[in-house]
Amino acid sequence: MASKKLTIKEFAELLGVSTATVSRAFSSKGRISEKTRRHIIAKAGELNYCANIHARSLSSPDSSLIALYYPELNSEEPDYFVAEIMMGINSTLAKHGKNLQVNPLPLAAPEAILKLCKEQILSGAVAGVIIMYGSKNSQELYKCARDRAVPCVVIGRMEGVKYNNVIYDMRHGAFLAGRYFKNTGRKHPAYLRGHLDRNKQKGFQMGLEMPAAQIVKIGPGFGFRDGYHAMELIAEKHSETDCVLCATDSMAMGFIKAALDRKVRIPRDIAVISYDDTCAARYYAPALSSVRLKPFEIGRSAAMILERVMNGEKNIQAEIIECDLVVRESS
Amino acid sequence: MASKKLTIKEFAELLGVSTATVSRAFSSKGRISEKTRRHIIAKAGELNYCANIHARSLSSPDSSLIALYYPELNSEEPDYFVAEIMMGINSTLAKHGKNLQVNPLPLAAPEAILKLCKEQILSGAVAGVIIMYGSKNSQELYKCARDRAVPCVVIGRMEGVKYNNVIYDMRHGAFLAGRYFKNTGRKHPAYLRGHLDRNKQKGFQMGLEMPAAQIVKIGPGFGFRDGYHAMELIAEKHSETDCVLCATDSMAMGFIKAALDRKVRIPRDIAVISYDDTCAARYYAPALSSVRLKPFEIGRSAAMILERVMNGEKNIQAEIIECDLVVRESS
DNA sequence: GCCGTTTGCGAAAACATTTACGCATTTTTT
DNA sequence: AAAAAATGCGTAAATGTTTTCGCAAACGGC
Repeated sequence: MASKKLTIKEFAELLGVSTATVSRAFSSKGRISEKTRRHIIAKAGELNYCANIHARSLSSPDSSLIALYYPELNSEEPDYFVAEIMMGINSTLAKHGKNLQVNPLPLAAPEAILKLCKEQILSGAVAGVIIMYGSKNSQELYKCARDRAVPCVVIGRMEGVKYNNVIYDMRHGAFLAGRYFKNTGRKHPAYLRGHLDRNKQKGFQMGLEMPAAQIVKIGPGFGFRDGYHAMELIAEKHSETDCVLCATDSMAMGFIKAALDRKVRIPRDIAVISYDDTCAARYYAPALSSVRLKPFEIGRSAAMILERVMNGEKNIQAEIIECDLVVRESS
Repeated sequence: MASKKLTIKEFAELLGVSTATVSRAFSSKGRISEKTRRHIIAKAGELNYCANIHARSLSSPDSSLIALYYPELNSEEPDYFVAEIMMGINSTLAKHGKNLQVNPLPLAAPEAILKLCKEQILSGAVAGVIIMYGSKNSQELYKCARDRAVPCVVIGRMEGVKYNNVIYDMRHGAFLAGRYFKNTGRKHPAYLRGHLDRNKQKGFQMGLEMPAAQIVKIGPGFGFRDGYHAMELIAEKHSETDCVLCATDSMAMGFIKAALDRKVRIPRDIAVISYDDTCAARYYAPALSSVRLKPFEIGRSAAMILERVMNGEKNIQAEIIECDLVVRESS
């Protein structure tokens, strides 16, 4: 029984009231008797009336759509870190009746894609945005939102962003990893870097107390496959390597898999520490030692800050997610 | 320089043309000289003019927002299967300039949540929907979309849905797993079921050629943790078990992890086969034998079918994703 | 040059809501 | 019991586009 879509006018006429009354019945502002409200709501359920959202948001532009822009590091393998952040975001947004739109942003996104993203913001399609820092692109989007006063929170360190953001100290995490390797007597470190690696690398080096030149660096790349290949590279060209820091859990899994395939023992021959500590990390075999970034938390914090921004709060202090090192079986 | 938002009227006045002309410049229909079009586009870039999307979609309701509703099996651990499906969907939608909104649907979703989802569809907030079958709820949403003639495609087998869907033969996959276990001489099977298990269970049993009663069944639950606990249960109460079929890769990882923690050897003592074959499966150690469902493909197919439905095609034949068994190290 | 067609563009009518305003009616206050 | 305030609801304006219609002007074929 495909009932045709009713307009408010038709629906109001059917009930013998005015459109204003119908509108009031749903908006819960304006003066209306409890009795008529109930009657209208009931009839609406019965006749399947539902206000046209486009008209509604035209006349009172309070949308509930939140956009997430995240760097797409790899278009073939899913990014577990992002997946968990999304869950954190969504679980919070859902409580406030808001919806999440997800927008991958390739690292080297064509101009056209970036333009579409900007239009989303400029056209008022989204009521708020969450931007995961990933490249210049994300920075442009941030400016775009800022200029149009669209509520916006940033995940990760972005130049010039001081408020309404959640950050984590990648560098410190890397430092902890480096120090751990040093304290456990490792001498030949390798670093499977992602692409935004300055801070991590620096921290790693500081922890190791070793000149940068002595660290084997391999990259870029973030996925399982990249990790797998990296191991092959190391086996061929840097066989003295005895510990590695990986930019993501996925890389570490790929790396370890390749190592095991070659009968390299983990952690005896090579100790591995990764970043992210996604759920998969602790169920991997061997369980991954990982710099714990708490992605779910990050997502939740971001969503909560956004909520506050949308409620008019200004200059909300950065939420700092501290990241410690969880030592498991891989190191 | 937070430029204020221009309306089409203000913008048109600034340029000394009518609103109709401005509109035509962007819509690329209607008669307009190439010269003025270019001029207007240029000025728009300069002044940062962008049409208000709400007004636009009110007068010509062709939105580009697609909603995905998927069962949320676990609100703490991410679902890799869904994550990969999303990637498949998004990679296709992006090519058509469409955006994806993601809506987790808890298995036992409160009425309120379901109502919000329905409103999305009824109010015209989304131009199309993709529904992953998961529970009665998903079925209700399907009806809702159908009644309002909102383009809709279903992933998975849903009662009464014959067209515009993509399906995979879970049962056959389970059959293959069962047969494999039988052929490799396993005698004491266990089945870590998800929640929609009838078909899988039947197939498994057929493959094993064994009465249902002889199969140890544990469930429900889908995540790492569930898999881990299941192993503990088996160790305590069903120690004769020598092969298990898991409803998801995550479960299998949790299961294997628990097994290794107890010095149970995989696959020698217990052979494990899982479902999904997400990226993680082949990088796990031991690499997971898995019923290959090709989640990325599923997502892509669904998006492509939706695209066709939105272009007016009717009764598109179901896309069948065949699912074979990939044998790796865990069995 | 003249008539018929095409082209470019402006005026104004949709599109479906929300909400400010105003007018009865009811309730409260004094 | 009269005045004041509050309540319930309808009328109409406003929201910012797209698009139909119509009117000039330009163009083409003789």
